Amino acid sequence: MNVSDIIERFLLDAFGNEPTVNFNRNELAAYFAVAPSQINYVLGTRFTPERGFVIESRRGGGGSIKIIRISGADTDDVLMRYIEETLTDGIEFTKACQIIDRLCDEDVYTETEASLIKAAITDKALLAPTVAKGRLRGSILKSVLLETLKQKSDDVTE
Amino acid sequence: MNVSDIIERFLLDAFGNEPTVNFNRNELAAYFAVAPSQINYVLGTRFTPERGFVIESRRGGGGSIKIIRISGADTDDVLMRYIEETLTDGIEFTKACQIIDRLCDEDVYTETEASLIKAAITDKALLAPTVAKGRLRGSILKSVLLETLKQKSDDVTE
DNA sequence: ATGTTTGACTATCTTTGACCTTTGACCAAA
DNA sequence: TTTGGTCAAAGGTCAAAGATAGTCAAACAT
Repeated sequence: MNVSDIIERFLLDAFGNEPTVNFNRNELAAYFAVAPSQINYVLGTRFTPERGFVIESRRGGGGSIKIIRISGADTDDVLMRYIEETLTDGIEFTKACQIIDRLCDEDVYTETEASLIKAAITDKALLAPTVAKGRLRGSILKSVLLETLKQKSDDVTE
Repeated sequence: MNVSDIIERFLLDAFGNEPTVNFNRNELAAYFAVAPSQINYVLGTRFTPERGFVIESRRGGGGSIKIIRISGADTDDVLMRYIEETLTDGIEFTKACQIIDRLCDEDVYTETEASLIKAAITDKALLAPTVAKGRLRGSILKSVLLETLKQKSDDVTE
């Protein structure tokens, strides 16, 4: 078994029943006697959105890394599928609106939230060459959907 | 947790129900055993106009620093002013967050809405050359704030 | 081939210290 | 009593050093 797997196991154990794990990159790297960047490797290959995790971090003095586990209920699967789709090639405004409206129907978003998200991804707001807008919109929508997943499991903690 | 955060907490607690806090820079620095200029760092990064604070100070013998919490201002005016600002040159993610947090404090946004807006304008979500990100972010934020203004007027009308 | 491990380089946030400006107290000369 | 000088006691600024985390490509292992 390689070190990355061991670190993964260690972090998974560290969750216990909590929805998040906090740690210091350098400390953890020193504990396992590996390069600090290996921690990033473990996070990047094992604690991905696809596997149900979101990462937050802070640099500078007193910095730290937080792993948030996003729960795996039904609506979450739906969200995950949407995220996969938007990941690929970008998305048209109309299509994006359909996704948002759908989530609104499912009570994932309020009407206000839906309007705000749409406002953030209109063609007008996206100062970019036309060719790039689709991909940019996809990226923004993905970020928003991931945030939503995070909240659904993390709102108690913060 | 780092010292700047601790000092921030301390000062926030010091408000109590008063709208202002008064203190002596050197005394406060000595209390936390930090360089006096670190007090300025905390003020400059945490007690900003974006977060609804104004700083006043007096130099010379018996000098002091006063933090004033601005509240109850006409929210539409605040919104409009921010829109003008973001119009001009674009905006850093950190500053944008301060604005959003402020509006959250003023109950213009719920915490959920605030998080969603932030997610839409993180550096990560903004697939664009670094130089262009600030202006793109400004444009998106403007679009979102305008949508908010629109909703507020709709509410009154209906 | 593919996945792992490392280290050099980068980005960001914090902390400190050296140097600068402003103010009030005190005092002497007019 | 007024005027202006001197000085020490604040606070302000800014850039360097320190403390973290992120990225990426090369070396390594399987």
